Amino acid sequence: MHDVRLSPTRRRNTFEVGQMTAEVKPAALQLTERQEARRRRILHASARLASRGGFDAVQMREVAENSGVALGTLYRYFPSKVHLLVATMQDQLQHMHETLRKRPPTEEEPAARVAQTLMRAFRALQREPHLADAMVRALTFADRSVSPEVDTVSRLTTAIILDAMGLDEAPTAEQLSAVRVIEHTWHSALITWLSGRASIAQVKIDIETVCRLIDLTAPAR
Amino acid sequence: MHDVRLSPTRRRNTFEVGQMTAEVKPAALQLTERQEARRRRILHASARLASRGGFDAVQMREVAENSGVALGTLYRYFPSKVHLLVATMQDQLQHMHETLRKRPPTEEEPAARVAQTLMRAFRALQREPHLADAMVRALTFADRSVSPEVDTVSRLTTAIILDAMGLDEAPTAEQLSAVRVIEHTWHSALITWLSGRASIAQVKIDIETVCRLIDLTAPAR
DNA sequence: CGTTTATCTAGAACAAGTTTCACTAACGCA
DNA sequence: TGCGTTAGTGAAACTTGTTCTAGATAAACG
Repeated sequence: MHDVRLSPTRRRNTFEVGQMTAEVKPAALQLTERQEARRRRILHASARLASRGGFDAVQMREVAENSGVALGTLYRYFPSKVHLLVATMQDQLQHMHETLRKRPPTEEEPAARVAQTLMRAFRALQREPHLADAMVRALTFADRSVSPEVDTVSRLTTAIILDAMGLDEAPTAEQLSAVRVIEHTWHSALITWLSGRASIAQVKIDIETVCRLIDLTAPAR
Repeated sequence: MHDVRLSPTRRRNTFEVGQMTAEVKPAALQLTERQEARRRRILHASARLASRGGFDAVQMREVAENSGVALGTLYRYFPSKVHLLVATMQDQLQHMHETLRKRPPTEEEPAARVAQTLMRAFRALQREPHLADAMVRALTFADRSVSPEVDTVSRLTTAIILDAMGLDEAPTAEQLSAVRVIEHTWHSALITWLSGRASIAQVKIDIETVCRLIDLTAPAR
């Protein structure tokens, strides 16, 4: 009777305040094996379609069909197309994080290390521009109903950057702000590249420029 | 026989390369008085609806109706909802630029001046959060077909920032990159605020953080 | 096991962006 | 001024995201 969703949030942009959803979401509410498999099939289909033709090519009916699941079921797992694509991004980011972890940046200085890491990530995205397009567009188009998921993506990105910095101690508030700014720049630069308004060279320069903030916010020693 | 649009571009995301649209677009191909009036009515209706309920509330049929124009005509003026909203943003930005020009920042240092200006702009947007939502979402969601228009918005923003800096001479390449990064941060921070993932205080800090790049890239004197 | 309840499926229905068409009004110009 | 061309109108059609419903399956649980 309850119509509880597998995925935690609702849709539609409203500007209500607060709401403080204090439910103690168990991170990934227990799924049966078949359900986990379904979820993976869906994400896989989503990524595959996205790789082909970007955001527009990820059509919910197609995703459902390609992953052998009814449309209603797809919506039970991911309550909107944006949710689906953001989840896809989460998935991809996790991979990337692992990959990057295996080959940590070679540079010495934190700023250079971060720039190097981001450019590496950037080159990875270049290999699947359509997929990148779909994910990033979904990410920035996401409204409040997707906040928790977008936040997860943001935390993952932050983790990647902090990893790259290779700090000895916990980051200061200032450094965290610098990291946020780097993240902003990263997303936005990606978008300008994806929409053909900036060259790769320009993205590189912007990344390097923003990474200078890291030196600037390094605690005095 | 020709079905030339009033607004210069087509829709739909394709990933064709280059294309270098070298057409010498006459900036705003001559419109008759009635046409100019229609255009204004449309933009006005768009902004009004956006102020009410953000991106979702701007429905093409409604815009058409509210501006006393047939749906097909609306599409002749603005080939998609995103085009319409980006044009709306252009319009609003122009106002803002003029307003800001009238009261230039009071701070001394370029970095502080820019931060002050952006926070002023930010407070203006706060007064119409729904409108801001609609415009910014459209802007970042825009695909290649909207590039020229998005570019115009970007140039306007750049102009505002450069104005705020109050330079004596032309900006260096380094400074331009810093400005681009500031712009990235500005958009992205706006989005995180609009989707409720960052507080106003946080946006302020991030803006101030990124503005430090201005000092960093100031030419040695 | 049998029953109860939550999930899944198939497919129709709905909403809003976009396109199309047949027609009329306005414009530009010889 | 008359006429060919472009722009605008109204309404229907089409597309794709989203919702809903009824019935079939699978899970949970006594």
